[in-house]
Parts: sequence; structure tokens; C-alpha cells
Amino acid sequence: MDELAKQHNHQRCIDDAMTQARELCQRRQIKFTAIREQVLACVWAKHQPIGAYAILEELAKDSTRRPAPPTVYRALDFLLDNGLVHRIASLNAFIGCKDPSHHHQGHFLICRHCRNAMELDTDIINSAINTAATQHGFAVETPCVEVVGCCANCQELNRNA
Amino acid sequence: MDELAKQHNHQRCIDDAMTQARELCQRRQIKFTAIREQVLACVWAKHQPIGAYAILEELAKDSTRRPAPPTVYRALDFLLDNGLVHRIASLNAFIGCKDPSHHHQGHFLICRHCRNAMELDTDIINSAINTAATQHGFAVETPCVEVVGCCANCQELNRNA
DNA sequence: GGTGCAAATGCAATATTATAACATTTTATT
DNA sequence: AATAAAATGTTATAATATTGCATTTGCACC
Ligand SMILES: [Zn+2]
Ligand SMILES: [Zn+2]
Ligand SMILES: [Zn+2]
Ligand SMILES: [Zn+2]
Repeated sequence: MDELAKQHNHQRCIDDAMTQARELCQRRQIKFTAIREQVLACVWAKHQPIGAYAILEELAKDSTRRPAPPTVYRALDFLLDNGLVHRIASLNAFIGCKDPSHHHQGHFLICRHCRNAMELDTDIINSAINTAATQHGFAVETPCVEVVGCCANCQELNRNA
Repeated sequence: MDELAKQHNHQRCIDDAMTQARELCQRRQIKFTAIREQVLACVWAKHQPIGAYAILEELAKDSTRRPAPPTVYRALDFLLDNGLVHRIASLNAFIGCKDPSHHHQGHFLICRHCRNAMELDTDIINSAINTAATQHGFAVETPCVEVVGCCANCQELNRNA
């Protein structure tokens, strides 16, 4: 069964992520301010990548006053710099990183139906990229892999439909 | 020596691309109109991905009247649909496809210094992606691989600098 | 040659994503 | 308290992309 299927206790995903973030910021002596925490919570609300302006809408709901775009983008920049979120270029959207303590550029499987994105934790793809790049004398810095397709859960649902 | 190095005769890249496009459109009974041809020529002017608005500027130079954004985007949509160009999501830019007759999603090595993008023609990366995806029951549709780094030529130049 | 249709283009407005520039507030340090 | 640095607020604007509708063009049909 896929980790994103119905049974999964998402509150635990959220709690884990927020706890990891707090601890990571403490270790690194950087500030996990209220805004940064709110933005990270928005990002972790779902396993679907969320856009900056959608985050802005969420923040507007939670407090009486609506923050301006730079507020959200600055928080996102902080979270990106510290590896707490990844940016999905092909969607102009952001998603929480499941392993922020270890610096890396995530690879994502993005379901076209349910919009969930899953971060891969395999080295297979990086190896293949390095092999191909090396053949051309190219020095890899930041590989960006965003695979659109259909997740296991949605394939199952479509079979039953 | 890298194919993008100084020796390479780029006029030939352009001529080949335009000829291929004309023939492909003829075979498929689709229209290679003047605008589409101009846009494709802009895209092929360099090996660097070019943005839609930069294309628009180029078109404005060549004729007295400046086209509106939809003109360029429609031509790009046509070229994308027919595999004549690829979109580089991480740059919001477009680049000519070097093998439009064979339907595929390109993988790109993008140099951070000279901005040239090279399309890979290897299956290694696709295999790795499929392997990783299959482990999660994910059905791959369109893999997007955009690797930023430093090309062979620029590494050479930096060594000498 | 005209008629009608579909595809392509022109055009104006607007949506979406992201950043620049500068003011103000907060926090930590001396 | 004085100072400096970091973070946030605020306004405006840049950059990318799309919607909706009018007009033109190319082409099949009569
Ligand atoms: Zn979850
Ligand atoms: Zn799905
Ligand atoms: Zn060339
Ligand atoms: Zn280079």
C-alpha cells in the first residue's frame, strides 16, 4: 500500500516535519520565526505542492491581515536555503522536504490526477545523471528531476472506476 | 571537443533544424506558417534556451509591427505539440529539439556560465527513472530532467583563467 | 467565381508568479 | 540606552502566461 493512501496518518507527517524543522533551526542557530513556521505548516498541509499565492491565501485566513507576496517569498527562500522545502519548477510550487537534515536536491514523482508529489530517496537517478553528464564532460551541480505520471493509488482507483 | 565549442558551424544547426521542421510538417500535413517558422528560427538562433518575451523582442526587430504575447505563445504551443521545441521549466524558456521526428521528452544539461543547454540522447536516465518509479507503483508519463552545472568548455575556460 | 467553415492570427485585457526598493520593527550586542 | 543586524511591512512593478473576442486567411464545396 502506498504511503499516501487513505490510511496514512497525515497529522504525524506534519508533526514530524515541524519538530524536525524546530530542531534543525536550533542546531544551526537560525530563527524559526512565526511566519516561517506558518509557511512551513501550509506547505506540509498536504502532500501536494502548493503555490506561493495559495500559501498567501492560507495565511490571510488565519489572521486578520493579509501578508504581501514578499513576506511569503522571503519565508520560502529561508526554507529553501535550509533545505526544509523544495521548489517544483514545473509547477511553480513548493513542497516539504522529508529529510532536511541531509542536504540534497529532491527528485519527485508527481501524480497528474491527485496532484500528490512523492520525493524519491534513491541514488539510482543521480548515478544515471552523473554517468550521462560525465560522458559529455559536464559537471553536475543541481539536478532537477520532476516526473509527471500516475501514482499507484490513482491507477487503482481508475481500474475500479 | 564539445559540440558547442567555438569550431562548430552553427549555421548548419539552424539549416538542419529548419529543413527537418519543414519536412516534418509536410509529412504530418500541418502548416509551418511564417510566424511558426520565425519563432523556430529565434529558438534555434542559439543553443541557449530563450524566453517567450525575448522571442517577442526578436520578432519586433524583424518587422515593423510588434506581435502580442499570444502570437508567440501560440506558435510555441504548436512547436511544442509537434516536438520541434522543448520547454525548460526551471528557466521558463524554450529550446529547439534536435530530433523532432522521434517523440520524446528531452533531458538537458544546462551550463550555469554560458547558459548553453545540451539535450541528452541517452536512455540511462529514463531507465533509472522507470526503475525508481516502478518501485513505488508509479506510472511514468513525462519525465522532466534539467541538470544545472558547468559544461566542459566553461570548465576549460575557468581552468585557464 | 462566390459561400461557408475551420484554422490561424490580431488585439486588448487580465491572470499568475516573482522581485525591487525602501520604511519600520524586532532582536541581539555592546 | 546606543548601535547594528536581521526580519518584516509596504508599495510598486517586473516577468511570464492566458482568456476572450474580433478579424483574416486558406480551403472545400456549390
Ligand atoms: Zn502525510
Ligand atoms: Zn495520484
Ligand atoms: Zn549549433
Ligand atoms: Zn558553459
